[in-house]
Amino acid sequence: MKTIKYSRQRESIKLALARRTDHPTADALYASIREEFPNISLGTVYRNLNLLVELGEIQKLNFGDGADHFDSNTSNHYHFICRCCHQVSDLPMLPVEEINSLAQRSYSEKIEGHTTTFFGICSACMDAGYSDSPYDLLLSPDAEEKNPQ
Amino acid sequence: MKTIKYSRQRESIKLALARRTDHPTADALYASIREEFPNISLGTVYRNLNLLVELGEIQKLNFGDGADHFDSNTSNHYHFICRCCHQVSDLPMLPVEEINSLAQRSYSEKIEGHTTTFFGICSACMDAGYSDSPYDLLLSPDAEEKNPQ
DNA sequence: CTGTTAATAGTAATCATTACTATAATTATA
DNA sequence: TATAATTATAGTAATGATTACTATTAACAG
Repeated sequence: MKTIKYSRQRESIKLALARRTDHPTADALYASIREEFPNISLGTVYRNLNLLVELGEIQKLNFGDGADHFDSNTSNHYHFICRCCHQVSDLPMLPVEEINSLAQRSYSEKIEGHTTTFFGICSACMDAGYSDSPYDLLLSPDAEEKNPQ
Repeated sequence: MKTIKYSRQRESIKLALARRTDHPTADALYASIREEFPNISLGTVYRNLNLLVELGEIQKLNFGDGADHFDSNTSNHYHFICRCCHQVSDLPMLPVEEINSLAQRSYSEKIEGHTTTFFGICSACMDAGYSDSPYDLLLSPDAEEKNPQ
């Protein structure tokens, strides 16, 4: 049987993710961890993130922007993503579980849950004037050009 | 100014997508279009799908399974994805727009909309006995092993 | 018709992610 | 504590989805 051995790298990855609230991609996390471990390999970051997901210590999220994001908060919660700068934040609202039974009323296959991502424009992008052509991100995810960060 | 010229390939892509209700990936669509155009290039399929998205004639969807999906129905609607076989279907329920204002009550950034994907298990997978370990797909999208199709 | 422009097929390149492998770190045990 | 067994790592190669590039072909305006 395979056992899991301690590694400083894995601890560092777990801590770095726990410190952040922006749900980084593996690559973004890699960049910040390199400050502590300049030699860490991107493969190590991926391997450990996937291991932590399997262990149920973190969760993987996808917002349709091409890369997986990771969240140290394993509870089921909603997210908000700015369609302009693609910044992700938690949305402090309890999941509306009733929508599952509502959907089940008009659908025969067994519904077990749902994921919802809210989109809009964050105040930074709003202030920067990036408020035109809504729905860029999730209906056609190619809005990288106008990114004020 | 650039104008858009007719192409038989683009028409074929548009028609092939309109005929399907399973929201195929570019590669899956490519496979079916090759029956009519054996020499069509995968790049042509991608280029035209993206063009049609820009023209607002189709929409691009992402369910976190690694590949983009395409839908000839450009209206805002919900989807159901089987966490076992990953088959996607439309969910015949009108979007619950009230959830936007509900979320806005507990969040300061401007919310413009939401995307919701329901997940569960389809009857085919249910019948095949693939009903254990729920939430595989969207919380840790690595459930490919047990795919009955 | 013919010149101009856009679209194509085919191929190479890119990006996110995973796989592979020799070496290093961890941990069990003598 | 030394050593053996096993897991983890760094570095690199490979994969899969997608985009970019380029010479040729097709569409269409004058």
